[in-house]
This record gives sequence, structure tokens and C-alpha cells, in this order.
Amino acid sequence: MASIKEVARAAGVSTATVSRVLANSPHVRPALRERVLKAIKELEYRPNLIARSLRAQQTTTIGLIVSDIRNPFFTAISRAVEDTAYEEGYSLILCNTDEDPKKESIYLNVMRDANVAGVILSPTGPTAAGLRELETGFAVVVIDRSIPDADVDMVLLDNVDSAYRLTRHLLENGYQRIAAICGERSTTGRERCAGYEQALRAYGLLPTAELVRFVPPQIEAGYAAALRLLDLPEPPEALLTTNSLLAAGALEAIRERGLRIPDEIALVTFDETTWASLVQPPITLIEQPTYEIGKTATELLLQRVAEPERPTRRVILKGRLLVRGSSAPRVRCG
Amino acid sequence: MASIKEVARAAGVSTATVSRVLANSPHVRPALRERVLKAIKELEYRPNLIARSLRAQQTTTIGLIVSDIRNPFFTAISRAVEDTAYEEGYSLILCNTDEDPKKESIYLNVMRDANVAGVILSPTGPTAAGLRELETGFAVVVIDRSIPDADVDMVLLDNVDSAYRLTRHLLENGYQRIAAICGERSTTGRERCAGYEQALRAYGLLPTAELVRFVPPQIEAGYAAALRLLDLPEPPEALLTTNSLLAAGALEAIRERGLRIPDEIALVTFDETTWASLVQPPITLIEQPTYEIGKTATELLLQRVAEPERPTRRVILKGRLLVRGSSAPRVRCG
DNA sequence: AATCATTATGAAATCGTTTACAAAAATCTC
DNA sequence: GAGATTTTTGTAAACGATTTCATAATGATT
Repeated sequence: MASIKEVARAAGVSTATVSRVLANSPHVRPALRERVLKAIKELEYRPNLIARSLRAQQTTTIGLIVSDIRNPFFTAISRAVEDTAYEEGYSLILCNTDEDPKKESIYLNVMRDANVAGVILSPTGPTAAGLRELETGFAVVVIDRSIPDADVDMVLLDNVDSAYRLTRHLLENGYQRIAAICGERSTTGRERCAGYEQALRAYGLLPTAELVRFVPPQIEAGYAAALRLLDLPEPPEALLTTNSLLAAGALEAIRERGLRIPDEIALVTFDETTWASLVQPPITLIEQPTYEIGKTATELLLQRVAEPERPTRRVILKGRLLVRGSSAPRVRCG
Repeated sequence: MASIKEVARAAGVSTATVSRVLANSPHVRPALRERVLKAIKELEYRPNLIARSLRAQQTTTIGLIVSDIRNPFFTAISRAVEDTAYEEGYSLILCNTDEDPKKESIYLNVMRDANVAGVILSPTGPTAAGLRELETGFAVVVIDRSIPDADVDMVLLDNVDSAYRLTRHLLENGYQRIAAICGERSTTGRERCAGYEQALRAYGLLPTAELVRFVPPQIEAGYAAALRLLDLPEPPEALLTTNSLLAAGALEAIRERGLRIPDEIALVTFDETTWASLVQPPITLIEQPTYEIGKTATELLLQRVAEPERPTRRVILKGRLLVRGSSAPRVRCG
């Protein structure tokens, strides 16, 4: 309600002095500072952020652009981002794009219009390509997906290695015919697929195209892909999915076909969720350090806001293999 | 980059005319309108929302204040709110308060400072009490929790009746000694508890304090409460929890005690989640129309923004009982 | 064609800050 | 205590839109 003008009048000073007190400038005599502080308190003055932003040509707001906040991975990230942003006095604007490049582009424009200080996003291919050239006008940090030769800060998982370890876990437990259901439209799915294939080769097996599916990262897609795999003339002994949505769909399919885990089929995936430990047997998976990812991304972003010219960084975090369920190796029945 | 001034200059008109074109005012001749539109396109002009907000003393931003976005109920709500807000040209600011009244108050102030058009929130008791008097300066819609005599728009579930139906489902399947683990610090938990007690009485049973627990709405709290209940000298035959986090904790406890569902113990809850249908046997529950809640809340909010003096409304939505698992009634073994 | 009513346009104020610059006050130096 | 130096303060111009009010242009009416 009260503006800086009224504070100035109440304290018998100019608005400039009030502003200086607000900014903790050293160039204001203690006596005046006291008077201003008193006036601020009495009038319950709070600076108008809009006015401040207009003047500064920048807000204390950051954007988080994800495909769908209901994906547990992004839910966890968003919590970390909000926590970290809040600590630094920033607010968080949330956007869902459903992996739609058009929506991504629209939201990036919204962000520009809103004068955000920066954006954390997980772009699809086309948008990622655009990011390489596009002068956005705000800081950008990419998470979850790598953009090969873009000069942008990134926070990523060691996807290839994580998928390798996850696949190896299956192989070491006696599974050989392993199928992979991967999220399409992102480097992440491809990288994880690469790790899966590397592991197969390392164990003397040949990846076959028949057992690898790229689908939209949704429960229904995972369900459909898994059904098709299970109905193959020679069905796989194990399923690897690259995120929790696909895993949920795959598990549904397994249930529908009445297959017993882990005897008749195994299921491993990425991303820890509430349900992964609640189903029986619990699911072995690669846990991503989601909170760390969100926190790191926010820190990188705010550092770049403070210092736009600093060299870009690419932080790679390690996934953690959580082995669950009976650890007894599988008895091959072939 | 380009400002309204440059557009005006390029079109050979005043900024006022450009502004009128932007606002679709009828008071501008077609010839001029064309020129302005052309200049806008050529300069790729986009109005600066900050400047607009400063002038209008209001942004096109709304706030969503929840305890924790990672609670699947709020995750789903947030998606609906964002979708609906976006359709109307509004952006969404997300805040997590962890049920902490202090944080709620801080975030409400942040919202005021940010000049949001309105806020959707799910307040704890103290904040709810404050809302009754507090002149916030922006529109407010309360979700999930009722504030008895406040003059605020609300979107709620028929908690008492839903809990009644959920409990009745247990009773009709032969369960008699039913315990309830309820979320504390909200009217919602209390209302659901009331419905539970009503159902018991309707079936000639007396609610006992020993079987009702109020705990923070977290997995760990649900786990701990469930363990204590299961370890009672005379343990319950069924557990009812009032949200999915408590249910997850309770299920963990059930697993830890090695009890078989539904023969040795039953579990029912509120809130549909991915895992509720994936665990075996799947969980019977009351599904809240989360998307509808979020959408309705946003609509109410934006209507109030447009027309601040309209009478407040209280929308009550119905929960849906999803019966799952073997529907064979329980054979009492007592 | 002159008058009046109506519509279209622009100049300038405004929203609430910050900050460059100038002026005033305090401090220092001899 | 006068002058030079430093520090403190205030004035006023931004930032980029919208809108009031006055004026200019148009159209209608005789």
C-alpha cells in the first residue's frame, strides 16, 4: 500500500535516500537511516517488486519448463528448484509442455515476456536445436537432456553408465533376452539405450532391434509396448524401461499377462518412486539424485544470472543402483 | 526488445494509438490500425508485461500455495491449475509450505509483493483463521480444506460422505475393528474421521479413541502410526487412511509385519495414485476428482479477479469409490 | 458552407522504483 | 578558518506500458 514516496515524506528525506537505505548503501548517515527504518516499519512498507523489476529490467523469478509435472522425476525436481530458488529470494513459475515443441516455444516466449531471470528446462529435440543459436535474453540451464554442442549450462545423469550397470545387474542374475522400452524424443532415452546395448555386447550378446522400443514417456505407451514385447513369439525374459512411467505401464502389462516376477519375467527401470518399493517383489532400479539435480540446476542458473559471462558448465551426476527383491540369481530354464 | 515507443515511431503514430490497437479498442481507424499492426510485426514487438503490470497494479500471474508438491494430490491439482491458468493467459507461481504456518504467511507476503492476481491455497488452521479477517489485496480460493465461516471461495470434497462410504465398504465386507489414520492440522482429516465414525455408528459399532490417530500427512508418520496400531494387543482388522502418503506408510508397515491383505488386514484410503492399482492386491479407495478441483478453483479465482464483488461460492465435489481387489466378502475368523 | 455532434488522435501524467548527476554538507589540511 | 576533499543528500530522468483529457479530424444536418 505505502509507497517509497510516502516513506520518504514520513522520514523527511528524498526517495533516493529511502532507496539507498533499502539497498544497504553505505552512503547514508546513521541518523537518517534510523529515521527511514522507523518510517518503513510504521507504514509497513514493502517495496513493489513490479516497479523494481521494471527499472532493473529483470525480475526475481525463474521458470521451470518440464513436459509434465506429474512425472515423479519432475515433481521431485520442482520441489528442489523451488526450495533453492526461495532461499535466494526467487519465485518459481511452472510450465508443462507435454513434450510438444510448439508449447515449449510458446512458454519460452512467455518467460521472455515475464522477464524472468532465467529458465530451467528439459527440452525436446527441436527446441534444444533452437537453443543453440537463439538469444533468449535470460539465463538457461538444461536438465535431464544433453544438447551436444550448445553453449549452455547442463545438469545431467551419467545415462550410459547407469543403463550399463542396470543391464549388467540383469545379466549377472542370469537374464539374457532383455528388452528395452525407451523414452523417445530425447537424448536421454537414446543414451540409456546405448548403455543397455553396451552391456549386452560386453556380455557377448547382440542387441536386436526387435527388443528395443522407443515410445512417448507415458504409462499407456509403456503398457502397449510391453504387451507387444510379451506377445512376441520369443518373448523377452526381462524388461528394462528408462523411466518410471514406462515402468508402471510395463508392470501393468506383466500383470495382465499373468507373468510372475522374477521367475517368468524381470523388470528394472530408472527413477525411484513411492510404488517401486511397495509392489512385490520390489523393483530394482537406478535412482536419480533428483533433489541434487534440481538444486544444482538452480544454483548454476542463479550464478549465471549474477555473472552472465562465466564459462558454461556441464555437471554430470551419478545414478545409484538400488538392488531389490530376492537377490538369488535366476535359474535359467532354457 | 522493441518498445511501444519504437512501434509508434515506425508506424508514425503516438504510443496511445499503439496501445489502443493492442487493446483492440474500436476507436482507431482501419488505416492506422493496419500501419500499427505492420510495425508490430516488423519489429517483432511484444508488450512488456512488467510495465503493463506496474500500470495496472496487477499481474497476470496466480499463486498456488500447497504443503508439498510431491503429494500426488497436489501434483495433480497443480497440473490442472497450470493448464487452466495458461488458457486464460495467466502464469503459475508454485510455493511449498510443508504445513508450516510461518512459511504460509511468508509466501502470502511474497504473493502480495509479486502483485499476483490471486492465490489458490490449502491453508493450515492458523492461516485459515487469519484469512477470515486479513485483507490480502488479491483474490483467494481455498481448496481441500474448509474454513467454516470465512467469506472466501472454496472447492472441497464431500469428505464426510466419502469417508462414510469408504468405511461402509469395509463394514459390508465383514470388517469390524477398523482403525483410522488421519492427517492432522486440517479440517479435512477431521471431516474424514467424522465420516468414518458415523459409518461405524450406523452399523452399531462404537468408535474408540484407541483406533484413531491424527498424524502429519507424511509417509513416515503413516508408517509409524500403522505399526503402533498393528502392534496393539487387540490389533485392527482394517486400516483406513485419509491420504495416499499415509497409505503408503501404512502399507509399508503391513508388509513389515508380514500381514496378508485382505485376509489378515485390509487397507483403504483416499486419493488415487499410480501405485494403488499396481500393488497386489490393488487398493480400494476414494478417488478425488483432482483435475476438476484444480480447474474449478482456477475458474473461480479468475472469475473473482474479473469481478471482485461477486458473492463467494463453495463448490463441493463428490469423491468416487473405486472398489478393487477380490470383492469376495471377508470370512470373519473371530 | 456553416454549425454541431461524434469520433479519432496525441500529449502528458501515472504506476513505484533506481540511479546519474549536481548540489550541499561534512570533514580534513594547513 | 579558508580551501580542497570527501561524503551525503536531493532532483529528476529513466524503465514501458495505459489512460485521461484536450484537441483535431470527420461526419451529419441544415
